[in-house]
Amino acid sequence: MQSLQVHNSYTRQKELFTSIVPGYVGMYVCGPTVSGESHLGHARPFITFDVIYRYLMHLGNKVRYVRNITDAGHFEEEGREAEDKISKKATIEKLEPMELVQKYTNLFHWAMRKFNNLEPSIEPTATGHIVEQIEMIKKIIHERYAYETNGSVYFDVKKYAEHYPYGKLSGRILDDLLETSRELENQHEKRNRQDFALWKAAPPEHIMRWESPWGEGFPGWHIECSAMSTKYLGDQFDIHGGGMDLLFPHHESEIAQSTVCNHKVPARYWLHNNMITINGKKMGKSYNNVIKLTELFSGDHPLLSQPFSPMTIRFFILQTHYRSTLDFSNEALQAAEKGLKRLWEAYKNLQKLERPVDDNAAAIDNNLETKIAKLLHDLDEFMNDDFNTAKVLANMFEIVPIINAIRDGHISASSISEETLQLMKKYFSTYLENILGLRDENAAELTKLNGVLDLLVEIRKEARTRKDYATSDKIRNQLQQLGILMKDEKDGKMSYGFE
RNA sequence: GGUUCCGUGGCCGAGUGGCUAGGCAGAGCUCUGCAAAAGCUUCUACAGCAGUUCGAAUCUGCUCGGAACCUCCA
Repeated sequence: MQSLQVHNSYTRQKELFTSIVPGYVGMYVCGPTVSGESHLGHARPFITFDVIYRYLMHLGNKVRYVRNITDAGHFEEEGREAEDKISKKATIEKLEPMELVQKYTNLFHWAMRKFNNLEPSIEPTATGHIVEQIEMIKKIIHERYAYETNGSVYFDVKKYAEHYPYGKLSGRILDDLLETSRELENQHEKRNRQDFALWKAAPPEHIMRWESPWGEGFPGWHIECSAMSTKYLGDQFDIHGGGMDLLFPHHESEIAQSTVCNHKVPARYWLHNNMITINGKKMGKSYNNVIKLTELFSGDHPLLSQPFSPMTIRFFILQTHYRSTLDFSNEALQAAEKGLKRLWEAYKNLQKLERPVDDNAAAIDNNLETKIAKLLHDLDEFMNDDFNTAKVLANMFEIVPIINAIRDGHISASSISEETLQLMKKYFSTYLENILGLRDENAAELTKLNGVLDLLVEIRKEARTRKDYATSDKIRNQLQQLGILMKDEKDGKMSYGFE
């Protein structure tokens, strides 16, 4: 089996993935800012890196997955909106900052569970690591890469760039930044306009504030990720992930801070997911085109014709490679919903398939065997090729007709060997459930409902033996109105499914 | 303006030199009390122009169109 290759944003190429300590992987992913409700765009990195987390474990690694909660708000470096976002909204909503943060943290966790994302190993909060951030800032000052002005501390980018490759990750050139940085307020506090804040002095009206060697204030824009990744994953760790829009300045600044403190580039592999777009434009608050997760799940949005389940959205996201933009539309989600349903039903059918007991070796179709084996083994190759879930799903769909044909008797169950059948079952369950993280939705309620439906199936069968089609049709039609499809199978059995 | 990226069939999307991606939608057929599902078949594209090559969606150049980042942003 080929080894895992990942696209490293830091080098802009695919590289063989090897962890610093064999068998152990440290991964840091930029988490949510819990100052508001998550939207579809936010779902992408968390689903993407959940699959990466799952796959790394599937390969036998012990993974420490750290994903932060930004509950202190991010700030503009300085500027027109120089107040803490969270405290600002707290004032508007007349809520305690921590109450607001708690509310949106809970909502975020709720959405993550809906998506069947595994919990990170550690989910540190920014407010819980003020001490670590202050310590880190002190160290940067000690290294003489930061300076204090009026109770605020700034990182000296120009000096850093003289000794380190500033801009390597994001492809920025310092001189260009000098020319294109816009004029901001409080610019006079900084030696150079591209310097960024490590600590900001808090104005009197600022609610969130902490004591520091430089007076009362709050941490700057990027320091929390540097502090927390260092604390839980060490001076250098394996993977750092996040959305492409964080490349600059967030991750670039993170590299600068951590490098000064730890004398190492913090992460060896930088992985970035692309954006979700809507009509070709990035989905984002500033574009006023977001669809919140609660709106997606309820269907309560002008662009949506119906609710979409979390698994549909997960599947929709995984049908595209994580480094490509993904264009949202109601139609595309409907297509994803149907596709997932077809794939999942085939998976359920596969689990029920059995070969006849009389082991007729002569009946085995070698071409079919070879084809299935290749399609299955390629799944590993695709995942190893920078987590190409789109190709994984495509191959699984190629197997769907084979499964259904066997079930319907179009292909004899004897034409595949027991080994191949078991291989199919193993690959499907491993990939769909363990790696891609898909699952039956509402499994608990379904168990009870299934009992009720089994009863109706019995009654309908009896009616049909009496040729009482009025009753049999009534059952089927009424159920259909409730969104439950009852189907008559070839062998006289009945099955049902939910729309 | 600077940097980077993209433009694939009705829609969504893989694919980086030769071989059919896949999903959804559409059409036909089979199965069937009817319906649904399923199976089979079908439609089969690569923004435009020029070039490299035996051969290009894939490499090069130009043109047109779009996007991201440079400001909070997943």
